[in-house]
Amino acid sequence: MKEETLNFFEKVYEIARLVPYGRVTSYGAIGNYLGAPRSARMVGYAMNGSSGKEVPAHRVVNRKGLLTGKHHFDGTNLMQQLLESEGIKVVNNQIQNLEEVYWDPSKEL
DNA sequence: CTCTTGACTGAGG
DNA sequence: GCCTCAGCCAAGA
Repeated sequence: MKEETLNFFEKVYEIARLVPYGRVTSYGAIGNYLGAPRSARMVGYAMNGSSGKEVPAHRVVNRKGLLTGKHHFDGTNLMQQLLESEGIKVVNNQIQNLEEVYWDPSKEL
């Protein structure tokens, strides 16, 4: 088993999969847990490959709880529907009760 | 190697 | 509260 499976991208996917049901996290939080607090953009960039994978990318939003990556989903409001399906309130592409559903890997793990 | 692009973030006006 | 600027890091051309 090579380290190829533990690339920055793979790590991002791993954390994303660890996000509990009905919870969300931010790119910065994942990056911070990976030791790259300034690589939040890389986290999002890595999620580009999450398409087709079992990675709940819809649970990953920016620090403001805004669904910035919704444009990368198939539908227009697919990401929002997925979050609402988990009990997360989303209005205007933004999570309302963000503080309640926010999940920080650095603290929970 | 250099330049561009990006699903980000924080600070300043 | 909204807009703009700069810093950040990795991958692709």
